[in-house]
Amino acid sequence: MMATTRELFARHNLRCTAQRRALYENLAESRSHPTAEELFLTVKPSTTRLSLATVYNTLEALCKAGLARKLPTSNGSCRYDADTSEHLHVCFRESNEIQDVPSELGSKLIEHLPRSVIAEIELKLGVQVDGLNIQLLARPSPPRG
Amino acid sequence: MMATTRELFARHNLRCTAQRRALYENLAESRSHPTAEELFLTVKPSTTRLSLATVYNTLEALCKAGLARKLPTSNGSCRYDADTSEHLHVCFRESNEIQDVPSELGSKLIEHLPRSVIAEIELKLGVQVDGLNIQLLARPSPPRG
DNA sequence: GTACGTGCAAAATGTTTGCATCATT
DNA sequence: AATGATGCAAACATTTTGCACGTAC
Repeated sequence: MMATTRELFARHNLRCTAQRRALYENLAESRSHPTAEELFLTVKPSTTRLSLATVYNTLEALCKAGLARKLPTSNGSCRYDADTSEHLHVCFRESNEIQDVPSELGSKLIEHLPRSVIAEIELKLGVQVDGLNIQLLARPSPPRG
Repeated sequence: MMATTRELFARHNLRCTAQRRALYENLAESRSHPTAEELFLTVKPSTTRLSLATVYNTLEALCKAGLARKLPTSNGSCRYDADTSEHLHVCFRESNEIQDVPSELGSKLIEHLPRSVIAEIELKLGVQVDGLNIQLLARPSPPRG
């Protein structure tokens, strides 16, 4: 069953404001991993009051609550993803846009990662690994002749 | 045999200036994947003339030539690595610092990635994958009792 | 009613740019 | 000599902050 955004927020101790709801729902439906500004521009027209600062505040709150992930890019601005499951991303080198690798493809790769090696890394480096960020750096394929 | 920086630059059509040499050699010896500013502060004292703009210009030139990699982080600033071989990174969530996973550990993981899956992703998504960025998101281990 | 979220504007941070000068090839 | 690199300062882009007001609980 699909929970309402209100319920989802309540479960994570997030106040349900009109702005947060609009931002989260738009992010969750988006396929494009928008930047804060892109999300702002998309959501703003249909929301009574919305400022860019609120977008940043909300995205940080969502990430802290585990309802979103922040994806670093090479050009300064970060992108956001409401899908917090482990999955691969394709990053386009010129545009710094990010695309999901469909899970039926990506999971073949993720499932091959030996957990024992990660445990070994944790031990040897003295760290606790609690997330994974796998990006395939790519360019669009040239048209075929 | 180890090539001199001058020879290395010549091979990549990079002019060998005092600033570039100092920056590259410091980056290559560094273990910390410094930001542009960190590198600037490290190299500046021992270099006659050096500006932050030159650091950015040089790092971009090195990346374009394939002698360095730019590593995105979640806090806006990027970090740089003169080791362009495929290897894993550990990213610390609080500090956004980046550490190498020693290759004898990381290669166990990288070698497990099935190249056929990447080829499949390229085909299905219409992209050319020409690099990989694998980050283990981590926190320092708490001291053990 | 209280604690927290919001908008606005300003500030902080990180990176890029334009241009005159200088160094490498 | 010519091409390209440098320094400086200003511009730019992204994100964060402070504070008065507003809203959810």
